[in-house]
Amino acid sequence: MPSTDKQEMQVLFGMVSRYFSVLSEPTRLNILHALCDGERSVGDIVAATDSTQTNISRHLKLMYDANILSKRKEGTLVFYRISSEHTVNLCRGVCTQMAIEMANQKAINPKLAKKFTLQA
Amino acid sequence: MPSTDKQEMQVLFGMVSRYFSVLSEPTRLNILHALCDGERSVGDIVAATDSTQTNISRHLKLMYDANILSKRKEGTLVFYRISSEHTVNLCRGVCTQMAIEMANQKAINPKLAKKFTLQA
DNA sequence: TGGTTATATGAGTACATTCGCATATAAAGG
DNA sequence: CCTTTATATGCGAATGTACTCATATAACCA
Repeated sequence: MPSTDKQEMQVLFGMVSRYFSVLSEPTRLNILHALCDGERSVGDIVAATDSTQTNISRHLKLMYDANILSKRKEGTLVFYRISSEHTVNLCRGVCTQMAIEMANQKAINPKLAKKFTLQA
Repeated sequence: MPSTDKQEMQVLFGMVSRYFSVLSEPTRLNILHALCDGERSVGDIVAATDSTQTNISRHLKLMYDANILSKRKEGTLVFYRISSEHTVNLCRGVCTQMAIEMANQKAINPKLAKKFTLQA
């Protein structure tokens, strides 16, 4: 592999690691979970998660800046949505796999693993 | 969803976020890249990455503790490998997708995006 | 046993991240 | 205009993470 490719690989890994880091926080996974049926206002997301408005607002901005969420303003409300189905599928896949492993280790109820999907 | 499931969801999200956090570091993505053709000794991994032995050793331990890597001792050498193909496929998928997006934004050479795979 | 090579770890530093409180902006209605 | 409701942000505290230097362990060989 030419050295320019090696440099670009490092740029790529930097972007991929940044993407993963957005997904590496429980509150943000809760937000994705709240959004994977479709767009929701900030207030709705706050209600769906067990967190404060300040905190959710910060996480939403972080996810928006990382292009993982998009938003739309309507009057005083702001509706956020997941930008790409890739993200939904990715999280769903990892959660499903992890739920299976947890069930194998009896860490969680096997029924949850069986029926688990990100939007469930 | 019953409240026990909600609690278990939080446990699950905790584990998933921990998994993603392992993947959210460029040096660790380099390690995965070095390992996705098969097992390698610590020294080989150090040589394949641009990092120090101390640093790589720490990252290997972190990934091993998270069950993402497995290891095997042979004399004075320690060989690490990626525990599950799921991890390889996951990283490959995200890297491929990200490379496509980078190419669209002309951030990298389009040829790299086209031919990119994690082990390339 | 003593030296050499491979890998791991303790301690300290620098930097990043999360969160809460208070407050700022911004749109809507009286 | 002033108030109310929805959302965003500045700042400080607490915690977590990555890195380096020095040193420890452990296997091998002379």
